[in-house]
Amino acid sequence: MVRQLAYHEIHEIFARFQAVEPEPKGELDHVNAFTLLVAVALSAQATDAGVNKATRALFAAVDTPQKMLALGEEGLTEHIRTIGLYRQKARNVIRLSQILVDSYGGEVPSSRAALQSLPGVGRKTANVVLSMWFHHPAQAVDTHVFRVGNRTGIAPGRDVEQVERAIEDHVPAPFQKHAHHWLILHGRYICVARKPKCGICPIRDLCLYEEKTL
DNA sequence: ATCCCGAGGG
DNA sequence: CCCTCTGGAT
Repeated sequence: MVRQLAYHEIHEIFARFQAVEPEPKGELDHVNAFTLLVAVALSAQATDAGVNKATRALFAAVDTPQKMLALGEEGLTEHIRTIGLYRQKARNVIRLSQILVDSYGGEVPSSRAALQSLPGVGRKTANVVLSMWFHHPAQAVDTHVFRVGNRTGIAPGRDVEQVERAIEDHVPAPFQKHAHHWLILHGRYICVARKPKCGICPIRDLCLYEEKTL
């Protein structure tokens, strides 16, 4: 496993991320907590661009669990057919909407346990909603964060929870809030999975990737 | 560990 | 063609 970078190195890395993008936002379109939850649930193994294309028309008409139930599973399936895993996702979103109406007054719950009890909502999706909407200090570790954390030495770990903890323990407090989005953006546009663009990487001199592979 | 699944990129 | 994309449930 890659070694853990030192505190001052990680501080410098995030200072550079901040200089490039001072207020990083998620790139999943949404208009409220419910549509955020649905968009994140739909984004599993899919690109944000693909999800946004499908939810643009959907969220214009459907922005509450009640309206989602009125649309129905078949109607929802038509909207999201272009997204991977669409059958399971349609079924989960309809079941989830029913639970929100039945048990949470049509609102999105703000506790991790309640969120993760919803069908199709696991640790990662719950963390995104908790941090993005409810401003809780939760670190969502997805494929990008996991890859970048391990490659660079910012947050190495064998599994998601180890990487989560490494971020909590080693990313300086002032950068915690936006760490998730900075790591996502870095992973999406520079530290890409297949062929990382080290030639244009702003943190190349601090990263452990080439040291490890060469 | 495996399944679910389509779109886009290389 | 093959791989990857802000995973979750079994």
